[in-house]
Amino acid sequence: MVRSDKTRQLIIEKTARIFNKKGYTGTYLSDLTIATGLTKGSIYGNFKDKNEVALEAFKYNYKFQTKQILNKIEQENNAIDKLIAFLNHYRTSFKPIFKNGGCAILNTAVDADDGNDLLNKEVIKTIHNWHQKIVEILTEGISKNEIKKIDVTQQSYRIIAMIEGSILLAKTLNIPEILLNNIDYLEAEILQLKRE
Amino acid sequence: MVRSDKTRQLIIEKTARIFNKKGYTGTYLSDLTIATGLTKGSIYGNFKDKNEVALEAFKYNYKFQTKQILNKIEQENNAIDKLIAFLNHYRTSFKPIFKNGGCAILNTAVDADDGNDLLNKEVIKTIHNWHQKIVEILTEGISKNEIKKIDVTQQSYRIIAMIEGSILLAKTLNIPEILLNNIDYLEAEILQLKRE
DNA sequence: ATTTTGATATACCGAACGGTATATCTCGAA
DNA sequence: TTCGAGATATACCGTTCGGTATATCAAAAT
Repeated sequence: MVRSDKTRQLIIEKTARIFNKKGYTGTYLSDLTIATGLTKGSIYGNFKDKNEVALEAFKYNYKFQTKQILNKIEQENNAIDKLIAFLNHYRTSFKPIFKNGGCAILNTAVDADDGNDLLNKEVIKTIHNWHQKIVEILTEGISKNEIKKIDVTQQSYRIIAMIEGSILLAKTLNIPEILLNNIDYLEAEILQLKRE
Repeated sequence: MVRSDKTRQLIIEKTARIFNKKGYTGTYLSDLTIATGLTKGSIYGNFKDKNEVALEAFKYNYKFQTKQILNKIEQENNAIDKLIAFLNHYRTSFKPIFKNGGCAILNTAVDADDGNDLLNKEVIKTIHNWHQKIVEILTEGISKNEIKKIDVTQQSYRIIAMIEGSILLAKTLNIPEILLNNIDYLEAEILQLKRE
């Protein structure tokens, strides 16, 4: 990794949490220089503008989560277990997620729905990918006769909506149990999809 | 209504949507003067600072929704119908809600979770009130033997989480059906609470 | 050891930020 | 109709914003 790439990566890693917590307009260049220990000159030597830093920071934030989730999912080999592995991720990882400012998708979706096109498109793409992944798992489960025939699109959106809404409530009210209880409920719902 | 109160009200009404869309730091005083047609002097004659305008704008936004919901609920006289009336509100009103920037509670919760204490406390209070209202309906329904005994706190949080998460997805992806389908699902869930 | 090249720091820019002291206006009371 | 008080507008403040041209520095190539 050449010097510039290392600096670029450092900037992304050190500022990702700030963008997630304070949003795009709420994060100032001064926040970036303080967090990185670099100067504006250096940051602008590695990025076109603030928007590009924000975009990469968002990608970093969700990839960090995605990697962990996909790892856990790949280790299972039937649809139900894959989905539960996915839920388990939130059971075990909600603390660091909350510490870093909450779910990046949730935060960025709300933050970027006015005018910030690049960021907004990236969020939409990310949600679609997430949804698609769950759809795949469910579809495969159906074709292998592991689970009942259901509307996989609706079911997938419902799972995501429940998780995001629960993260919002749990974090805002500082009651993690809201998230944990709702995940329990989702798990029960998923187990009921099992073909007898 | 004296002149000052009218101006104050005008400022709140004209800027509420902007704060909901762009957030606190994303909304500038210039936005406020343009939207109201007033000058900074006039705005600061009626409000202590930008934060006070944002706070009142948020109150206005959620009261606007709350009033309509409570009206519909009061017209029903059993728990199940009250809850369904509440769901129906979102079925019929999601379009204007989306047009105004989405759910004010969702937006402000995300926006104000860093440092903006006044706004954050108001959001928390509002969610608690909302939750409490659903708890009341469920509790009354149980005591009147209309519905089964359940954990009313958990059930209430789950309903709210599902609605908020669905609004987020439906608005971000521009797919209203996500909200409508998830409301259908919630309705079915509520009907299953009925005591046979 | 010297040069070259690419990365970082410095110093600056105009614009816009939130906020305020003061002047002007508007309108009801006298 | 005049006057006084309260509301709005004007003109300004210091600060910080995002961004950039240029200088300095570090490290690899010669």
